[in-house]
Amino acid sequence: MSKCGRKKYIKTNLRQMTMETIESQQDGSVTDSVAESESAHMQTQTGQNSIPTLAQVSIAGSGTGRGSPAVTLVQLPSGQTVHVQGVIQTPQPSVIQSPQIQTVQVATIAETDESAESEGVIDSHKRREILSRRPSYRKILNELSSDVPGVPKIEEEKSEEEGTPPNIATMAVPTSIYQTSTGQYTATGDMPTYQIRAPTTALPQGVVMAASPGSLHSPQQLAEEATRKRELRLMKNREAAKECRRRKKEYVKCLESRVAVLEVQNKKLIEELETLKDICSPKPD
DNA sequence: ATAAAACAGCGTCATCAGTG
DNA sequence: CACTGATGACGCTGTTTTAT
Repeated sequence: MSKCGRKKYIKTNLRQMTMETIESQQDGSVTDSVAESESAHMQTQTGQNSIPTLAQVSIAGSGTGRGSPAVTLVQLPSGQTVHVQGVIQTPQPSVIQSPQIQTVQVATIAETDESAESEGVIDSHKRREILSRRPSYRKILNELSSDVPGVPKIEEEKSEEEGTPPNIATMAVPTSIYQTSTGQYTATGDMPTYQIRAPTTALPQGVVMAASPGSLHSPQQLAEEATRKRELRLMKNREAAKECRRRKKEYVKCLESRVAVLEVQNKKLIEELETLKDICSPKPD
């Protein structure tokens, strides 16, 4: 596989990797490499879930609110009930709820797609179905933030871009837009610094938004207008892509921290179970 | 030291979904 | 329905890590 091809493979499977992380979380056995790298300092305990049932354990709703430790009722074999303050918490809305749904969708579509592959025909529409997007990261995290206090909320506007007008179209960019020879630009400081690629007519001296189609007469003017619109669209999309990637990174970080939290919870639960086992098991005399 | 692999980030295009 | 923002995919470049 070529370098680019490999990278494409990785990128294309980013969502799938996230799904695997999600499914692992639901199993309670988190072994995702991302989680390992993120919480390598933690002691991950897996493979200890095959513990024989010695007593009936039920979670008594303490009614103390979300996230507070519940009281675990342990029904001993003798019929005696023991109240144990446990670490079991009320189920929290998961970071991965929406993607979970998406997982089902993808899996289902992938199944149906096999027939299409057998026919050897995958049109672009089906491809889009397969690659159906998840809800936006902003939506996912904002929904979470309304439920879970610990989840950071994605700001509508970037904090570091405070002071810069969000609407690029109305931004006065008479001489601030430059492009490199490769069409790239560099951002320094709060305001991006662009470098001119070539002396094109793309963005004239300032983005003049007042040019109505009716005022354009010559084909050259129309072409200039089209070019100007294109450059404006590209510039907006550039910024949108940056913002989207930033949100995506934030989303992934959120998932990773969630994994870390769940690992800690899992470890505590395992320890608690061991403690309960000690309590319940008959002591040899 | 250096070539190759891996990774990160960017710009662009195509497409979807929400909105007026 | 046109417009616009969001996002996946792709190709590319630069940087870092790894193997020799």
